[in-house]
Amino acid sequence: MSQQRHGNTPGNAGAVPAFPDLPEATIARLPEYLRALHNLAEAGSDTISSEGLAAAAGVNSAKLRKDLSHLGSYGTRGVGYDVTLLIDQIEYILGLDQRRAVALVGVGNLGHALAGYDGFASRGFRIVALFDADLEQVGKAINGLTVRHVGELRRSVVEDGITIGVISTPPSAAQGVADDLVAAGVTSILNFAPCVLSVPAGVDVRKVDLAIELQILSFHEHRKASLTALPGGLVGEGENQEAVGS
Amino acid sequence: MSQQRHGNTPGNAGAVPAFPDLPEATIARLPEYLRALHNLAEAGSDTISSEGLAAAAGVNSAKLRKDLSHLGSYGTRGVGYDVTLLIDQIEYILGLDQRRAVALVGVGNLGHALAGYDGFASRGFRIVALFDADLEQVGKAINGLTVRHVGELRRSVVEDGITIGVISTPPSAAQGVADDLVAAGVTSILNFAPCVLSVPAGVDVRKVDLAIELQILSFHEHRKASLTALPGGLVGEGENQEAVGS
DNA sequence: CGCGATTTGTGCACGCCTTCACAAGCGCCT
DNA sequence: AGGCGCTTGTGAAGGCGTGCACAAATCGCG
Repeated sequence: MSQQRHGNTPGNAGAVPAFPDLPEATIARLPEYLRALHNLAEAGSDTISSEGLAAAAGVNSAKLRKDLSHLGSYGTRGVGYDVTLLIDQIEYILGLDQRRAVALVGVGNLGHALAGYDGFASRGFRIVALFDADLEQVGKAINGLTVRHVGELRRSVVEDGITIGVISTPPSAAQGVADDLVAAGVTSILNFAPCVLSVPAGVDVRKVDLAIELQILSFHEHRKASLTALPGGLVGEGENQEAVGS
Repeated sequence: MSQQRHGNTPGNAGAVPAFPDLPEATIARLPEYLRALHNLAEAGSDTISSEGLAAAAGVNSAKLRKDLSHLGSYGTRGVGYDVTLLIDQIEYILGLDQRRAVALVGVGNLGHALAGYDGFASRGFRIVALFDADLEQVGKAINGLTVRHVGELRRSVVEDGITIGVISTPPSAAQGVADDLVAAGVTSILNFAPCVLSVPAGVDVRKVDLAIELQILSFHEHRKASLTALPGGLVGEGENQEAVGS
């Protein structure tokens, strides 16, 4: 975790926007709030109470208020939050107003689907380049983009202004790709390969392992099954839903 | 399957295995340990120290020891952990020795990829049925399975012994599918649709939102960018990688 | 203009998780 | 047999996150 004095830093308030250092848990929930807010805006809502937004995002209202209070005071007591103002604020904090350029490496089964996933474009991201090591794949067009050879990655990162790399290769190739991305200057990586990546300090890696999610569910399933067998076991204690995010 | 009293659990030790209630954080890491252990076993390692396993799984060694200590004492001081014994233990705890049957609903872009993802089969799961509401999709064969209409879901859950449902539909259809799954008796759901599902108590929902992961990375990217603009800003303090999991 | 209804923002306490540091235990070597 | 080095298992401390409960603030209405 980055070390960062933020407190008040007296004189540095220049052109640089004050950047509150939010708790990780809060950051992980902001996108959820954002999605709920977009839905509300589309439905014509002008303002929304913390209670209403919390319900739409599936969290506790006190938690939501505390999260939002970290960004500043964007609500009005007795009224609620201004939907569009809050959307702008969260999008600014998340850096989504820049429509970040994303490179995707590995257009196998999963990568192919990710390349065509429209949930990215609609939420501030543009996949601008596809790469693969397999010459069989190179040259193919996916969703309007031509797959390029992974050797061109370095040039593309600079030319296309790529700031985030997505790895959807087999695990054996993932570390090499990560090294290439880092060498090219990418400092944020989303890794779908089931393996641990080692990267230098200053590079952020988030990992999504689809099988792990199933395994966690399997554990709870196993536990529930063993509880039903217990004498007097109260079945179905209130589990509620867990969202990924560290 | 060696049974193992670990705490004290006085008299209730019947035929039902004592089920330690592990911390959620530990559960979320067990699959990671398991993957590392499989790699080690394949590489021919017989035993592994906590230090070594922790490195392979990308965690702190103290954390790993505490996690494993919750399952019981499966290590030998001065030596380390027996790889195959630990694999068996973790797989038992996670309920992976049952090769759970999984139903996948929604064979669009993402669902198609998930249906063909071999990472599931290799880690204890069998996708045994595919469903879609679109009649255009019904009847098509994907990876050896025929897509069926979502109306047959209920019967299939019973007949095929399905315990986990995966939702990869558009968000507008997700709640309906979740209701169907719950009505059919499924108590564990993995949701890829970007929306909040409401389910009765006793049903576990885990959510994976690919765009959210990118948004979190975007935040850190934004933050890093604003730090480089700071006077005397130490760029690149040690971030390290975060894994998903609640 | 004041009052009540409503909703935000937050101080506080509690519990979970992480991390350190070390005693206890095991195997090997002499 | 005894000692030494190595590794596990765990007590304790600290930090982070959550949720309650309430004071502060705003709007609308009489």
